[in-house]
Amino acid sequence: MAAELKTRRISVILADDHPVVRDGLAAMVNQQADMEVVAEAGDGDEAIARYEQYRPDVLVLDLRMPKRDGVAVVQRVLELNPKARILIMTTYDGDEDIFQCLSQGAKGYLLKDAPRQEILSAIRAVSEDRPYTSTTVAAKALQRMGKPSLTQRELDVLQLVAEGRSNKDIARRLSITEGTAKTHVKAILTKLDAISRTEAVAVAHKRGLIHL
Amino acid sequence: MAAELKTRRISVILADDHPVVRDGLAAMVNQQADMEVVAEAGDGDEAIARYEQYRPDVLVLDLRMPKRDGVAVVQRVLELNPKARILIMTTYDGDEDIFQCLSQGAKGYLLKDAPRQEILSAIRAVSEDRPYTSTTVAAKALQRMGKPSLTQRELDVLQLVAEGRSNKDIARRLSITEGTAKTHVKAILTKLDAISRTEAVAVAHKRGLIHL
DNA sequence: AAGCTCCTCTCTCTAAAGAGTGATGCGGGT
DNA sequence: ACCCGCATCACTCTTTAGAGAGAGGAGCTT
Repeated sequence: MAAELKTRRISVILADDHPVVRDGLAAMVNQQADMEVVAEAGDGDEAIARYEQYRPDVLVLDLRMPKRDGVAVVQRVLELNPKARILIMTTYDGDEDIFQCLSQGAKGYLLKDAPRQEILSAIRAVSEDRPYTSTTVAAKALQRMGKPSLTQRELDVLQLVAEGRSNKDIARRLSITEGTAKTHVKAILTKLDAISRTEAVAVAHKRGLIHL
Repeated sequence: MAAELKTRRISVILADDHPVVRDGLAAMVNQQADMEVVAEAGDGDEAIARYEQYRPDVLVLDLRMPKRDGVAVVQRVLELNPKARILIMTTYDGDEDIFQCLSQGAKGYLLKDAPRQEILSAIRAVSEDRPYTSTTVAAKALQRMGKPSLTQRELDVLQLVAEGRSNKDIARRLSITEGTAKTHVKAILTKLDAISRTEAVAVAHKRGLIHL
């Protein structure tokens, strides 16, 4: 313990668009002897810039942020440094979000309603390059396994379906025929195991495939 | 300024299901000379219990919480003390949520991405029984004005529509005929100014009429 | 080159949704 | 007593959605 205090502290960057959340995390982290916050970011672009600037041990990242989506930030940061240690911390528990982040190389994923202790131990785990995922989140990630994933085109169509567009309207917007739009919608219904388009939207939202 | 320091501090209760957010708010509030956090709550029931126990000057309340919805908490607390000063602090900016809370008597409403200063001045305003609403939120509240509100039955139907149920299915679940279900759906479409049920769900979600 | 996925388009046919209109009965309020 | 909003049901008619079954071509992998 005393020996550990002499080692360099874990450097942390916090990226979250809510000042309140950053304050809360910063207070928690800086209270610990073995870690410190070296920078904060309020949006995706800033998160990447600060990461480049400080190269911290751990990047704590919210998923839904202005300017650049959390998943995109994960991708970009790992591109800059494949050994980056990223801990996702968000309120979104859709299996798609979780799957995307973890499969792209994030080291940890936990929810904002996690107790303080769990958050701190997650940061420590990730700082040592050990993956950390709470049991409930891990269960969701496993749920996602085996489920068919949608193609990009299907996601495009799904987005429009979620906005309440008709097949004809979707066809017009994507410059395809109504028949093709129907084909995509049909594929979506099959993959999401939904009977109607409205149910498909509900399922997709629950899974985090779309964000209304 | 020096005189103000001698007056009693503003007592605050924080109700939010995220420990991190509570920590952040608590740190911010306790750093101020003129206010202090006297209790915290992690769900709706607890918020009511703590309010009764401490009767604070201000209750800072998150809307989406376990056990009891924020709107229900507002209602109950104002029932216990019609002069209660409640500040809503949430991520949800649907006009229905805003309208519900403010029309029921909440003194303020702001979003979690608000800067620190705005949050603190909102607490001060509310503590003096002055209403505080950020301009963007106020604009939303005005949007809601004039728009027709749905009846309880229509909300029941809307909920099922949002889950992807068919008219026939909805009729079965509510023990009414399919024709009646159609009538309700039609009324919903008219009131929400939507062409299809899927669009109605999108609009309803945006407005905060339903929470998927 | 063969195999693969994905996007595209074209049929038919049935079921469901939505527009339009009207009507009954219940309950609350003036 | 009267009015009015609400929930309930009924009827017709048009449009849209969705099931089913192919099929061609672009692009990528092995």
